[in-house]
This record gives sequence, structure tokens and C-alpha cells, in this order.
Amino acid sequence: MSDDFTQSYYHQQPYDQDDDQRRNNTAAAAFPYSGSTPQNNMQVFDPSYLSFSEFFNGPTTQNPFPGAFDLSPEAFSAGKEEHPPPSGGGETPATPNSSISSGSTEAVEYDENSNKGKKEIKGTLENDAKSKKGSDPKKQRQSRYAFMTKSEVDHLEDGYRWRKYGQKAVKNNAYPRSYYRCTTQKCPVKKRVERSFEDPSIVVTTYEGQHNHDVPTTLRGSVVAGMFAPTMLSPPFGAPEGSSSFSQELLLGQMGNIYGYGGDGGTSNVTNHQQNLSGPRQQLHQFPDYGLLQDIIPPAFPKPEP
DNA sequence: CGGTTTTGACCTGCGC
DNA sequence: GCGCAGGTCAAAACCG
Repeated sequence: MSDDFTQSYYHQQPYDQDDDQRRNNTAAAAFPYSGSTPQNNMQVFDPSYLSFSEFFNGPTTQNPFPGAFDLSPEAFSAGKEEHPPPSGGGETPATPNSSISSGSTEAVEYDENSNKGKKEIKGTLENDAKSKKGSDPKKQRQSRYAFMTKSEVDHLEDGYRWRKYGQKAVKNNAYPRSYYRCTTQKCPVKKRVERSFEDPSIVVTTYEGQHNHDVPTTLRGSVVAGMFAPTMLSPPFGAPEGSSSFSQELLLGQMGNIYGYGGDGGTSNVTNHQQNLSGPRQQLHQFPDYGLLQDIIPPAFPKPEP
């Protein structure tokens, strides 16, 4: 991908090997968007990953997601001022039948060590961090994970209980953004839910923070519930070892070849896959949280085929 | 009645 | 310093 993207890329986890390669093989790599350089040839999930679980676990024991999700929203949002407008060509993003899944995390603390050998990235991150809210060390953000779900409902069932504490109209988006907070006491997790302004059928959910508790027993077997099991929401996207509790099988079944996204509008069978297995029609996508979602959705999604 | 949602106000950060 | 936008608060309304 482009250097732009690379430079906007923030690694939370130290990857001293296959770093670049992994990056190119992760969902994150599929988002070459650096705020001003939308790519046509995007790769979301490299087909080399035979399954979603494999994708999660990676070719090695290391979870590729840290690389995939360790995007710095700040880094991406840095280019928000020049994000390509949805105009012209009607960049209606998502191809209905294509599933994108990507996500991002944002370290609560910018781990300098994690960027060893990635000076440029680090620099970008730091700069962004300084220019954004992160400038205040007291307000370092929680880890964040953003997911895109093709769903008819705004608030996706993920197994946790949430209480809505705010709703805000977002600039350049006809759809309001909702703010939710985990109702579990002392749980700091929040999430933002909004619809893609270009494809209302896509719900963008951004989780912030980590649950300090298990999924409520009221878990209703929702796909997303499995997806967002505690391990999933842990920074490394499931502790390296502890992730065993993560429903990989479920993911396998639900996510299928979620990486089957070509970026050129190619279709995948994920849609049906999801639809068949989940009650409310939901397609799960993950994508890097660039901070301002509307800034990344356009380039991140291929427009639906006419 | 307790929990959740709604919604306007308020606060904060950032760009100009 | 001012205005804008995002995020949060909190009181009222709503719901089971």
C-alpha cells in the first residue's frame, strides 16, 4: 500500500518480525486511506488467511489484529480536512454484498516501544496525538475498536448492556451518532454508533475501552455477542493465550471469508452467510477507527454496483 | 418504580 | 478571542 497509509499506521504491539508483511495482510492494510489518498485497489483481508479465526490468530501464534487494529484514529483523522468528499461519482461506499471487516485499536498509552523500527509511524502518531485530544496525558484515550456492520438496527446486540447517554448530529452525516456506555458498574467501556452517511445500511460501531467484566449472562447468542466477547475487546484483541475463550468457531462460521473483499466492488458470500446465521440481519465489518468515521468510510468502501 | 431513552445545555479542544 | 464540532451531562419523558 501507499506510504501514506503506512505512515498513518500506528502499532500498539511490538512486531519485530514480518511487521510490514503482516501489515499488508491485515484488515488495517486494507485501509490505505491516509486521509487524502483513497486507493482503488484495497485489500482488506488477505486471502492468505483461510478463515477468520486464522485471520485473528494469524499465521503465527501472534494475533495479526494488533497490527490490523492498531491504527491511530488520530493518525487517520489527521487528514480529515482533506478527506475526499462524497460528492462526484457518488462514492456510495459499501458494496451491499461485500463485507469489509477491519478494526482498530488505540492504545491508552502510546507505547513508544511498540514502534521500534517504526520511527515514522511513531512520529505521525505523536504528532497527531499532540494535535488532538491526546495531547493531554491525562486524557489518553482508551483502546478503540471500530466495526462496521451491515444491519437494519442501529444498536447491535453484542452481549453487553449499554445505556445511551447521548446523541449528537455529526457533521457531514445526516445520521446522528449515538453514545453508549456499558451499564456494568465501573466498566469504562463506551461505544459510539452511527450509520454510514453514504450507506445507511451500514452501522459503524466504535468501542472504546475494555470491559472489566464478562459478558452478561443474558447473552443471546448473537453473532456480535460472540464477536465482542471480552477477549475480543481486549487490546490485543484477545489475550494471546486467553483468547481461547474467544469463539473462534463462531467467528469462523459467522465471519466466513470476511476478508473476501476486493475493494473493487467484488462480492463475497459473507452477506448471505451472516444473514443466514443471525437473527437481525447483520454483517459485521471492522475498520480502523479514524476518529471521524465519515472521513474514512468513503474511501474504505467500494461503491455498490449500480 | 427502576432502568433506559431523549434531548437541550454545557464543556472542551481545535482551527482560524 | 471566537466559532465550530465533538463529547458528555442531566433532567424529563418513556417503558416494562
